[in-house]
Amino acid sequence: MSETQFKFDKAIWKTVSSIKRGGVMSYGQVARIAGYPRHARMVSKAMSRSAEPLPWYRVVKSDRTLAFEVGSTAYHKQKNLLEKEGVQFIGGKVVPVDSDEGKDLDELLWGPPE
DNA sequence: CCCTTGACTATCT
DNA sequence: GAGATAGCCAAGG
Repeated sequence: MSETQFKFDKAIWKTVSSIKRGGVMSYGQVARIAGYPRHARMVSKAMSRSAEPLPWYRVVKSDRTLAFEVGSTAYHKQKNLLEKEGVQFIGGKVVPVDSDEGKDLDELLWGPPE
């Protein structure tokens, strides 16, 4: 494994680990904060390569939907882990815990706007 | 070196 | 607002 790649991985891991419990971050955001703009696609690889357990499930797509195919095993696994941390799912999109307080009660009761 | 792939993103129809 | 299109960039065949 090259030196530059190790540096990249480390930066990604550090950034992912910094995501607060109950919060989420997009791939592009993680890449940017780690110091590697436009490397969104590489973030997934870096996480897969991680030896240490990482809160990979706190990383979602830019539109706040999960990156996996809906209905897939991985999709449900990630959804479970997030919900266990208090993250809600509305209309297939995640809603971080700190965001639901400002949310309209209507939407929570009536469900997702289709 | 060319081509394909992918846990992505932004923009246009 | 969903689907198509075009960028993006490292890896691997």
